[in-house]
Amino acid sequence: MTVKRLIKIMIADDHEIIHNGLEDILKSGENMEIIGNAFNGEEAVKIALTLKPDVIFMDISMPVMGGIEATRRIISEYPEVRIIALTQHEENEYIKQILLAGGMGYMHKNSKKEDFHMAVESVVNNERFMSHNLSFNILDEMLEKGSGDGPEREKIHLTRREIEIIKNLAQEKSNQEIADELNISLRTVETHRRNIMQKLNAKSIVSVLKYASQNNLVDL
Amino acid sequence: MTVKRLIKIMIADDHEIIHNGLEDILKSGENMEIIGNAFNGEEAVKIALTLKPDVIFMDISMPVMGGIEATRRIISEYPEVRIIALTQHEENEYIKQILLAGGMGYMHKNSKKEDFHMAVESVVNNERFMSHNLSFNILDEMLEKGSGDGPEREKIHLTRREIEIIKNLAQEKSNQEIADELNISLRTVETHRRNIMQKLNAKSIVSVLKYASQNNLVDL
DNA sequence: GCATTACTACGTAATAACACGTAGAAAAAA
DNA sequence: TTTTTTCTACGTGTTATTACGTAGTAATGC
Repeated sequence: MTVKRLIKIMIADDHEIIHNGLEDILKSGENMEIIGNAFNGEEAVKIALTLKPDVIFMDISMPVMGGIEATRRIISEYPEVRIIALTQHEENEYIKQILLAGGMGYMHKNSKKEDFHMAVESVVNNERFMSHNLSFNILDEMLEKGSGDGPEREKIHLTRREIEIIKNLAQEKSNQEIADELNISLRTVETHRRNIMQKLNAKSIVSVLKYASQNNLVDL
Repeated sequence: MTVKRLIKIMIADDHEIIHNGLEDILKSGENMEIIGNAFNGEEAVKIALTLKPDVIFMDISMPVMGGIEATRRIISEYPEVRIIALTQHEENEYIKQILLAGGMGYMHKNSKKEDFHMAVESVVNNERFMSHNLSFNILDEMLEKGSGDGPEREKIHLTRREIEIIKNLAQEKSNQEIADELNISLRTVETHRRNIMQKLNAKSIVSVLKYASQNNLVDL
């Protein structure tokens, strides 16, 4: 029973430094080995389906294809894999999405070595793993609303254009400046802005910015 | 002349994974050694002034005290140090600020190994180092305004009341609500707000919020 | 004591943002 | 093809913010 099988791990993140760091952390666990590294979502899908790792650490925001989409695709073809999302902040919305996409857990990048080890052990034992207590909130929320894993989820959805508007807002631009930038009318920008505020239930521009920074739309 | 002195490096970042990764990357450069690790700005100041590293990699957003403020404090007591900002994205505004605070350069966290080595070599040779071409814009902008590298840096000072106003602003309160909260006139709040905007050279509330979150006045 | 800074507050005016309704054209999904 | 979503845009009106000038009082520093 003590004949431990090596756990094959793959890392998907667009930061080399994360690969280095995580490899360092994981190889101190004796029964783990890194068998693959991907630097964007597309690569992640390809490598994952080829090398069939046991566990994947998956960054959420990557170029070409994001971690959520990559998770979806990998899970659909290779559902036995255990995917753990790697997050920078408490990107509540994203975490939910990656769990819905089939992820088994979520890890803060600022977690300690022991946490990473524990996370790997957990997911290979078919348990979900979430950094810190935030997990409860999320899971509770998910259980409350939809019935577990249902399809209906009244989550905030911003359109591409709306996100673009927010990004411009975060650059201290006025509505007029944004209109000029995007070559649309001032009134259109106002409309978008109004819709955004409504969707986010925002009292002022402030909560729009909060939302944006929490969801990594902008860097404050 | 080839008797290379070891370059003493310190890392300040709230992510353990970054410490691991960066250590890994840097120790592959033979003349570099990591002599200290800090996980927030306050710690960074303390450790830097104690261990006197040659180079510090400094994350911008850290708990307790941000990297910009930490840079300011370290430089003021130990100006010989070379501080390189570590950034996640292209946080233009922040980069400017950390350069103004006395930083010698700025590095993307997703830079390659060679870039990190080059960055260290550059700054110890008293050259500035910036990831990719973005550098030009920033430097040009800075040169236009201030005169290069002087020691006197008119740093922004906000009064207690002004900070209080900002904290309230960040809670999505209107001027009127803030006035009620603090039991002062609406006009007074307006005046404070105007002064804040002037001091921060802010075009809109957005950069006030940026400043506030950078300096850990508020949590966005 | 004197100078400086911080906090308070008003007046007047211009401008930007927000509220609410409406609606056509284009694109995407069913 | 039909339906739905997204993006576009106008009208009208209200409210909040910003701009600029001014200024008294209290606290702090020298």
